[in-house]
Amino acid sequence: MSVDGPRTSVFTFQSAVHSHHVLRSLEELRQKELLCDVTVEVERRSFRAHSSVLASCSHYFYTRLTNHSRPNLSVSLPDEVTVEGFEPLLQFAYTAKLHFTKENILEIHRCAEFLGFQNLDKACFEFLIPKFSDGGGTSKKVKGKSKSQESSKKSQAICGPSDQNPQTGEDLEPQDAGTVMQAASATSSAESPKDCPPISNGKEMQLDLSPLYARSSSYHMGDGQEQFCLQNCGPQLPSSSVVAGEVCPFLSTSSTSDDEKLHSAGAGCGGDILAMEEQFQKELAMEVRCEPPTDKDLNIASITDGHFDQLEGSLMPPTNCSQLCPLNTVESSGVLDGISSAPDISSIGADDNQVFDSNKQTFSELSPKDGFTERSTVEREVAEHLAKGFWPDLSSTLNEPLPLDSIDQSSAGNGSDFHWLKHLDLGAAPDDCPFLRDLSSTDRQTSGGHTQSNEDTGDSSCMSPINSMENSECESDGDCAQCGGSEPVKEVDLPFPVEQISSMTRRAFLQMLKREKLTPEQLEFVQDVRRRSKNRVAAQRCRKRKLDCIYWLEGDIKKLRSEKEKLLHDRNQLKLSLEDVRQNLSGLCQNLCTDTSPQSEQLQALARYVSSDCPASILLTPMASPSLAGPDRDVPANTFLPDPSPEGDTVALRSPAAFLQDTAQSAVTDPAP
DNA sequence: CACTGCTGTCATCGG
DNA sequence: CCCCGATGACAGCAG
Repeated sequence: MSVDGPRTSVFTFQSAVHSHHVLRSLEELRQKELLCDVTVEVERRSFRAHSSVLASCSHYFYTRLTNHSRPNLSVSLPDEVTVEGFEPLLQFAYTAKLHFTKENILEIHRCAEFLGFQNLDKACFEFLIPKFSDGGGTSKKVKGKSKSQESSKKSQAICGPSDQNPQTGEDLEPQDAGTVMQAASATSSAESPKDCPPISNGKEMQLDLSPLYARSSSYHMGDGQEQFCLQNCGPQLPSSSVVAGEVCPFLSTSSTSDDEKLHSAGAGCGGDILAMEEQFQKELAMEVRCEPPTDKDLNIASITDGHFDQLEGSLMPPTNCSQLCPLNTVESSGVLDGISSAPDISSIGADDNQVFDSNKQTFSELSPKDGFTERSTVEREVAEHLAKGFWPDLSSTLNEPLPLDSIDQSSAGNGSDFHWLKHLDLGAAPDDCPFLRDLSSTDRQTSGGHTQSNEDTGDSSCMSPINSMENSECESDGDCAQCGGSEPVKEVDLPFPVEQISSMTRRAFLQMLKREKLTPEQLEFVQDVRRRSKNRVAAQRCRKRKLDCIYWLEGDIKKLRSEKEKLLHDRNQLKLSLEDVRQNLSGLCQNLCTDTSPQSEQLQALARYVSSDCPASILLTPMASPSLAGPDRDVPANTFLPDPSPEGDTVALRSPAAFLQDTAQSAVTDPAP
């Protein structure tokens, strides 16, 4: 989807899920053996696959398959490749997920090397295999290092030979088939070995190098100089290395499978191998301790030299939004540089962990000018508009005043640039967005008392941000007409989000009313809100129907008009041909009149006929009329006249030629007196 | 400042 | 009788 922006700005929508869907469809096709054009034989086992997929993932297949154009070719792999090693690789080719165990990792590695599997970087194996073979890790080393040291060492660990792979004595021997590794990496995983991220806590390890989530769903603005990335919930830094692994929770919610959800949650990873390694050890350590990771644990591995390693969702404390949130990446810090200082956001997790502290640090490393404070208002508006396209509910909140009345003035400038994002956070259907939902809940839990409404009510744990939103809307605009008579809005605090009121079914609504002991005032407010909300939606539907109706009616009008024109054209054509026929008949008649006796009544009738307006193609005439077909008349065998009916008054269709011939014959054989 | 389009709300009707 | 959706009418707002 591209729309022309003002001036030279070009906006491009890039789907975050398209490539994922494509790959998933390919996998489905493979499972159904549809459109498979190659059979790979490994150790007498056959695997059907798509040559294009294989060729795109494997250098070996590329060279072998691109030299053959015939369909349904069969590729027999040499003995070096085993089923044990090939099958996970094939799976990887179609799912971007590599399932492996301690037992088969070596075999997979060997086969991957032989087949030249791209995206499965050597370094990943260099990292993984030692983990399985002799355990150990580098966390202790790494932890003690500064960021810059980490960076330099990391590059060595990544790019250097395997003997440099730092290992410590820490026993990291994973439990046999006891670890699940779910990791996400950026697109750059294909090119960069440092995007091999890592998390484990289950039986089988799954290394997810999906490039599918890698590409941000983004609006590229201004001939590529600036990007507005919805996946980052906001514009990206033009200068930032856009880590494609960042996935917008908005768009990734379309994923359905657990794997995908995990992926979505963890896709904000621009992993690096050290952080990966470190995290790996933490995972194992946590397993040993049989306790959930502390926020500190999570955080240390999360931010490493400009990259962010995302833990598997299952490991996260459910309310720890920061772990879910791709906005915590350094790459997206520019997006939040203004927000980070806003109490509602920055306070997330501030009570009990250091996640945001760390982020603040990284945020501060980016000056506002690196962000998009210089973004033109036009571009912002377009961005907002595009965002609204994805999240229509947003529209209702975009123009509302900020719900936060205590925004740090020092960051007000930046914050204003993200006002729409704040609305996203707090006003626009948080349930639609896992991140926002968590943000909201976390916000409620951790920043209680920061918002005015919370201060007023003292019910911070229950007060919905949407409530406060609504309140602020009215508070900031006391004579707001839309609030109309519902002044109680100011006073009513509800133990549930107002948004729920209109979205829930009636039964659930009643149950909730029953469950929550509401005051009459609250009850009235809630019912009023629900009624208005429903009516609002109904009005929108109604108007849309109207517009659709108008649209279809216009289409019908166009169609009917063209039909009318066609019919008029046909009519004109018929008129012209009728004229031709008349002229021909007239000529014939003239000839007959000169050659025979013109006194015949039949000829006069013919002349009248020719000059009449009767349709030329047909003629209704009484058959076997004594005047036209006398009993003594000799009708030629090839006459157009049908056999005379015995009844004598049959009406039949006769062509003008038949009529003419008949009349002429009659005139010759039976001259008029 | 008038006009227009959009949107929310209210009143009403019918299922 | 109540609820709900549809719809006309009206008002406010923004461009």
